[in-house]
Amino acid sequence: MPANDQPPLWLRPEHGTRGPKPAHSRRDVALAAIRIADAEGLDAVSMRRVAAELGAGTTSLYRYVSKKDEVLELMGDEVLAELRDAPLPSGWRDGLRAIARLLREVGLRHPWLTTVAAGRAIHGPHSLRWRERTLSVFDDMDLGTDEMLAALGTLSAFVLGHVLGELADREAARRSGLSHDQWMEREGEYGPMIMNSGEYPRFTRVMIEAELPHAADRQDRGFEAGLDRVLAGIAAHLPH
Amino acid sequence: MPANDQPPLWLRPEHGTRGPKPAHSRRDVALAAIRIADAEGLDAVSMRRVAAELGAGTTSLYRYVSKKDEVLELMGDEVLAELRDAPLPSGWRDGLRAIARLLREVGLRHPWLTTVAAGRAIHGPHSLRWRERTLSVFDDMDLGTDEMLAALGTLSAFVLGHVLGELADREAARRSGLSHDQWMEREGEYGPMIMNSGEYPRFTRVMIEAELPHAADRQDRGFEAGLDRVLAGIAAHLPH
DNA sequence: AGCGAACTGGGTACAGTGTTCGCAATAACG
DNA sequence: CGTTATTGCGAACACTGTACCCAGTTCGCT
Repeated sequence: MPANDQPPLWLRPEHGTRGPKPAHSRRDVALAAIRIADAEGLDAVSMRRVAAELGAGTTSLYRYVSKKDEVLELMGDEVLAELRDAPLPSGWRDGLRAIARLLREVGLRHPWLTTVAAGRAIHGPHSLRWRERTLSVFDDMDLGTDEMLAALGTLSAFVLGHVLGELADREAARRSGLSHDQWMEREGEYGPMIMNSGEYPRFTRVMIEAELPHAADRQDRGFEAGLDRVLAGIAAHLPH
Repeated sequence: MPANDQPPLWLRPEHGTRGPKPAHSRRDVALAAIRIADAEGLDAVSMRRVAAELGAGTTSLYRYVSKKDEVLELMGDEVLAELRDAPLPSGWRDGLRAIARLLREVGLRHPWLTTVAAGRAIHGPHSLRWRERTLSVFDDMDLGTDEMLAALGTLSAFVLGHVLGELADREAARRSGLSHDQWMEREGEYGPMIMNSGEYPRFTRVMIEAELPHAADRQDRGFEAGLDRVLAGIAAHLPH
């Protein structure tokens, strides 16, 4: 159990007042890393790579950040800046619906975000501002704080889980280096095995009858269907 | 875009008929990897480490598996064997509730599982059997397949997301090498900053008033609260 | 004005990673 | 009894995160 003698990232001043001015900023680091992750996936984000993208020496990065983990934290916070000006409709129901859709969009735009956000609680300024904004949808409701948390917690768990499911396809294909079509073909090879084995009658019926899995917009429709259910469930538990 | 000339894992016969019998099985590999991941986290699962745990030479593993990714796939499937004999109550509502709780338990017992399951669709025998069983909760209902998928999809998205949230604490502490208490203390340092800045009034109110976040069983209660809402939402969309 | 402390940039080095290649030993098939 | 498929495994390669060091820069204080 080593003694971590560094103060947490967001409480550390970005740089001292004494020496030479740093050539870059935390934000620069975050943006460089995000550029790489968006284009080539989270695995491509290495200290050497980020430093190169930044035009700096590899170990100079450790002037801005104490571990690679903190680079990911910077990324996770910075990306929420995209939601800074997104308008939230008034009324809890429309507000929550908008929040869910916005979160999903960000998650799909930056496929590495769910992975990064899943493992850590981010306390950067953009994250805090976003959380403040999500709470504002209950402003005119005189609700207990625990009920707000339950509603928001349920909603974001659903969104996070759904986005992760959506990305499974896409990212699995990318990781394996195959095109999406090639990958779909590989996956399809399992079909006959499942149906011919005779051990999975219900699953087989679903594979034959179900319509949604074959639709091009299946993910959108699946998300909206789930969102409707979650919102209905939240409504059912709200004191009215 | 390299040509992946191997057939997919579960369609490949476990071993040929010609040469010497293999010293281990796929299952052995999975169990060894699971042992390591449970004890030291997913990062500790390296090919060398798994081979050592198995008492085999490092590169011998590639006789059982074509990439490390397939080791993770074996792990993800094997762990579902734990649910093989878990009883599911009849009736869709109790059935789904039991499914959610079982999935959560497995996810918390094996903290690496969500990470593994998030990035890939697993088609191993245990996964298929489990999916077949989840579908069986609708057996006496005469429901359309698309509605079953919507219900199950919403439910598992919620469970996956919630478990990931639960693990964020625990795993972040473990990754940083701190004890949970030490880590909580570090996280707590952010509190004053948030409250004193004055920029997050709603968030501050929640930190002061909310009761649930301080409770020892907050995760259990949060999960059950979310589960109630999701089930209520599913009920609201079921043709009755 | 001058000096020391604080600070930044970055090279070197180390232990560890996934995976390819080649080769010797083994067991079933024709 | 070959022939051939199959297994175990060591060596090697191109990567990774990061601890340690030192030179150069700039501020604050006397």
